[in-house]
Amino acid sequence: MGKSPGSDKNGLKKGPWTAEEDQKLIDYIQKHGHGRWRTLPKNAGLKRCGKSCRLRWTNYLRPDIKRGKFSLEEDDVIIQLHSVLGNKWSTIAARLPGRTDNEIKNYWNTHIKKKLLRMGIDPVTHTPRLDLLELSSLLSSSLYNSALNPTGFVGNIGPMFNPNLLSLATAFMSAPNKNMENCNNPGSIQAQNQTGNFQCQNQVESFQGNQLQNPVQICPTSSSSSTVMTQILQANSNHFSANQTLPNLWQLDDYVNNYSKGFLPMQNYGYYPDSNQSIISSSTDQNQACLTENIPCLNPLGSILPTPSSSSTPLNSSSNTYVNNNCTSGITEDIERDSYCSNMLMFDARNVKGCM
DNA sequence: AAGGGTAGCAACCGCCTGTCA
DNA sequence: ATGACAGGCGGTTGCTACCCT
Repeated sequence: MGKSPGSDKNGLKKGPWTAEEDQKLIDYIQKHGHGRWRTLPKNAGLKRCGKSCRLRWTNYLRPDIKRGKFSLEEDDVIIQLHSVLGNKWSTIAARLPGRTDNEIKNYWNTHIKKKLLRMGIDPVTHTPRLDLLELSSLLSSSLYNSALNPTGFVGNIGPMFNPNLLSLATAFMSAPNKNMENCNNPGSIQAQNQTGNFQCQNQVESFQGNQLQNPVQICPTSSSSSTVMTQILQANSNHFSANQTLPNLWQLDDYVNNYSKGFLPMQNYGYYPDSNQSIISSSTDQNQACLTENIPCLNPLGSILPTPSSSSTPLNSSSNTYVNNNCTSGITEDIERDSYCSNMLMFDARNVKGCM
């Protein structure tokens, strides 16, 4: 792994460490301590530069290194510390015993960054992505003005921020190729333009595409993202209008303020659990059962992040439990970690009339 | 089964900062 | 005050393993 094997101009070896080199380094440091790293390799009989020895020791050989997957709690700590400290990996590592800065940096780049992007959050600023906000705003205004929904959203609402739009937009804009995965994931929706059938795979009974004004191709194989988004929103607007229910849209200012204070209402991603405002709860009992049985936990960070008391969404409502119950129902950690995107699609699938 | 694509991560690179003479 | 050196840090590279077609 790592760099290709070889030697530099001084005859010092580069590339992956061998077990023999590791043992030499361990033996030397256990006997003498590392002392000056520059002189260590010579004293230890290693043809490595001191810097390489230091990195090998601190990132891999140190006895207190904690191996294995990061826990959800560690995820939370990393995200919160990163929101305050930025890319100060060593400072963040100091708060996570046994984890190295390099390990945290790699984990951030390969896991958490993607997770935040999928959630529509800029991993650098920890605020909603501006490009997606623009799209969300554009699409929202289009939705409000839709002839299909003349009364549902207009009025004194003002510019709103719907995290579901943002999430969905993220799914299409930030990682378009990934969406093919989502289409194949359990819980995702799969539209088939050719047949007109529109299915919510595994999660709910299938329903016919003719219940939509426009059959939708969720998987963006050929149509543009914005077209897909518009169609999804139109599908949603049909539902909202039919139920005369104002969706619990999320005020951007509240979001930014809460998030900047560490109050990220993660529980809102993908679901509106409040019975008075919920899209989900306006469905039939039968479909409630469907949701109860099939919705994976969407709140892997909620265990640490506090619930915003001032949120426009009453997160502590009793109807919230059907989501949380599933957090402990045998779903693997990996699925919890990585299910954001598919869950976001699930949300929209359920919003569509006939899927409920 | 094979080939291509991608994710994960160990290791390197180069810059920055602190220390000391 | 300043220059050299050591160590620290964040970003990047590239190999391996795994997944998908």
